[in-house]
Amino acid sequence: MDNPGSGADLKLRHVHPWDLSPAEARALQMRLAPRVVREDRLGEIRRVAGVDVGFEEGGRITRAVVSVLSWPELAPLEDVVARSPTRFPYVPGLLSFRELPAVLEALEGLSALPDLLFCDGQGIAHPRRFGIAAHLGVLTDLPAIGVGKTRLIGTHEAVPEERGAWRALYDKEEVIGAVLRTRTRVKPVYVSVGHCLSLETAVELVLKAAPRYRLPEPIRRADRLASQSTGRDQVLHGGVCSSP
DNA sequence: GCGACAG
DNA sequence: ATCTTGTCGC
Repeated sequence: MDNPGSGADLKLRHVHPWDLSPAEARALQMRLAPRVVREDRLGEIRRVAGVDVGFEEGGRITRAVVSVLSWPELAPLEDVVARSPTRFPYVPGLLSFRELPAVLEALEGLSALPDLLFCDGQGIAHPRRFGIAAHLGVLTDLPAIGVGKTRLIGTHEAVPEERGAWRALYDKEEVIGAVLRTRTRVKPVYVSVGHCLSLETAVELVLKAAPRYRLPEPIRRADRLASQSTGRDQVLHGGVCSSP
């Protein structure tokens, strides 16, 4: 009947409505934020996934991509693309309500769920400690890490230029994330807890996932399939969905 | 009241 | 995110 013979049956802990007003969305974030687990509760990591979203038709269509890679080799294993009408506008602090519906669809298309998620965006480095990586982690109950290219909130000291150097990201006196240099002399990324891991572990995993470029390999691949496919030229092998 | 503001 | 070309640097 439903997903006959395949699919990564997501058992969403507590499904919730997506068509909300900004005020209702903020209230929901405050209610779910306490469910984020900020300590290490990871099992063996064998497959990791990068999650990213792009837009088509001037934003009317949301295109979510989940790319699964082996760990720690980082070899491509599976890609799933999901496209659906965009229902929520971009509102700083409410990004997950705009992008997660499509992301969940893509996740459901996987042959098997990954052991860890690398999300393009913040985890708890968010006004209400519930950025997109935290939201996705809580809904799927999968370990998740937020990796933002720019800052949403928080302050921090200057980060040394060497790869591996990082400084805590603060909101008042609270540490909400890390500003990490993944490449020497290259702009740092904003790492924060998404779910089921500590900040220290998140930093360690991001460094291992980004051995050569600024962003973790899983995110780079998902990003390429989500955006670069519409604007720039795309020269890959596989078909439309699921293929390395 | 005036800025800041993930993707 | 997206609209958009070439250009400077390692």
